[in-house]
Amino acid sequence: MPKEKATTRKSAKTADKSAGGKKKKDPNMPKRGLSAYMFFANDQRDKVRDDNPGIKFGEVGKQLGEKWKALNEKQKAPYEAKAAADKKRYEEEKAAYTAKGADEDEEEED
DNA sequence: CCCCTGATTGTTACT
DNA sequence: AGTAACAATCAGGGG
Repeated sequence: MPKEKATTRKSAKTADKSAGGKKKKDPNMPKRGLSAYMFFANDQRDKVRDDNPGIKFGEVGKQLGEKWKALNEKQKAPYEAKAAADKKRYEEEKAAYTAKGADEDEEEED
């Protein structure tokens, strides 16, 4: 199993060990679909802020985090469902990307 | 064939 | 505009 690390993917990236940056970002790389957490945050963000009026983002994020884990599979179900729906969206982009985006030129009708 | 790592998404608030 | 913890998730490369 992967070692859960406080990876700040951005800037500091998750490189603390010999990771070796390979992976190349393709030109038409479709942005992955959102995660269940994204949808969860979208719904709870308002609730959490209402429960913790005036709290900063840091608190909200942590609250959301532990609450998210507190949810049962059925609670996450609707969020995962949306995530899956978005993922499907991504699949389409990815398919198109892997299909021709490989070298095909992008023609944008202006 | 299997594991891991990097990259990406969205929230809000601050700088 | 970018970054900060929070969690998820995928795709590809390397062993």
